[in-house]
Amino acid sequence: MERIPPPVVKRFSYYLSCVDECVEEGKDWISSRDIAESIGITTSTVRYDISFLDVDGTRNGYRAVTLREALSKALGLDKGRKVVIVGAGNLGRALAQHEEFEECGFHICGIFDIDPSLVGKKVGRLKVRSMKSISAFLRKERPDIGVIAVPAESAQEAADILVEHGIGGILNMASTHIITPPTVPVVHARIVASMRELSCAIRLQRTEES
Amino acid sequence: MERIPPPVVKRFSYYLSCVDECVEEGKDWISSRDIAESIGITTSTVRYDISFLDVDGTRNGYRAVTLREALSKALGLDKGRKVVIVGAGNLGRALAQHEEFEECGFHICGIFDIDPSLVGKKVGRLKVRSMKSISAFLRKERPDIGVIAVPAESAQEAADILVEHGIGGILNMASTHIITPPTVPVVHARIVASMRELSCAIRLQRTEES
DNA sequence: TAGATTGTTAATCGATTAACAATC
DNA sequence: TAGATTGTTAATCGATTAACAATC
Repeated sequence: MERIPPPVVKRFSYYLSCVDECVEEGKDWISSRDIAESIGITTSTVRYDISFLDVDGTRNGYRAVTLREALSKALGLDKGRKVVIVGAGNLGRALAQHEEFEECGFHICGIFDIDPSLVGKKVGRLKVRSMKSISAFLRKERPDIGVIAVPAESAQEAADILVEHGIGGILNMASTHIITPPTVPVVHARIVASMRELSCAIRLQRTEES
Repeated sequence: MERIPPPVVKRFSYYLSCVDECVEEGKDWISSRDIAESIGITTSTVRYDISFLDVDGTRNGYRAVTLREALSKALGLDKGRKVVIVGAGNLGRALAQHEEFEECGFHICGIFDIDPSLVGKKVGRLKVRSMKSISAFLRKERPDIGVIAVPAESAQEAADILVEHGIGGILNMASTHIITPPTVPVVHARIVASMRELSCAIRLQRTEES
């Protein structure tokens, strides 16, 4: 399959959510216009993006289930993904219980923490495990994705352990930058950065108003 | 102040984290190279970005405290930001207790939920308030940013209430797209989308390997 | 001074979009 | 058929970067 430009991959994810909704509503067909309007982009962009998929449109638009399947496959979601969470603090526990993950095919298979007082605690259907046991766990379970939800100062260390045991990719919820070999993709969630972006936009908005 | 391109604003946030660290370490000077290496971009980009600020570099680079102040001001963080959280589920409660927010100047002033069984519960130093009281609260406290941490199906409704009471901007943690007037900026956190991006990157990586 | 770093711009690169022929 | 929508490409737009003179 052809290399897909990063911005297209990002949008695929939004398209998938949009198409999912349409399928649930029982719509058989979905047009570039439907998608474009629901995410606020142009129909050109939608058609350009979909041209990366092996999908044929008709005068009615695209067949919803076909498009959903193609998007899902392009995103590597056709066989489900196993996820492990490192860090059982507030954020780690919240993510472990985030129902949307399961709904979207991300199966959380374990949550770990270094703090002995958290080990053994129930988090949803899981129990917090000790970091001492993570190596054996990773070797056995071979999760695809590791979510880092530890304090900034331990984030790189957590990433190193995951990489060492062949993790496929990392979602970094910590605010620090982490480094991995080029074969291990990382996505930085950057919640604080999002808040700062907002703050900047608000500032500009308010200086414009006055 | 000149309009700053969105990708530059994003990077400003990373620069600020990086410069913050340097200041804490007691470094007086920081060069475009220091910043570039720590986030993995080119020195050209860093210098181009900094040219949007009112900061002068020297042969030693930039004075760390000056740069920090300029970045902070550009991001509208110079006077702190009041934040309200809508939704006291797992994610909302985790965010309310996320210490990093306070450290970065985001002051959480209230958390709300519609579920009576959650109202009154302690979340860190706050108590969950009823959605019935949010209007009065917003009128009185006038927070800058609203964080939406409710289920997807209620996200738009929550946004509407915030907008109606003059919120400055919205961080949407729900997975659905929300619509606001052009004067109210929204940043979508899109955690599921991040996981899907990773999934796609992993798929490409693995097809390359084999 | 010599050396390091900035500030700036032209060139490059990549993403988005308008436009319209092709299609069903 | 007539009408709606796709698929495609050339044009546009915007972001990144290399290069180097200016600076301290």
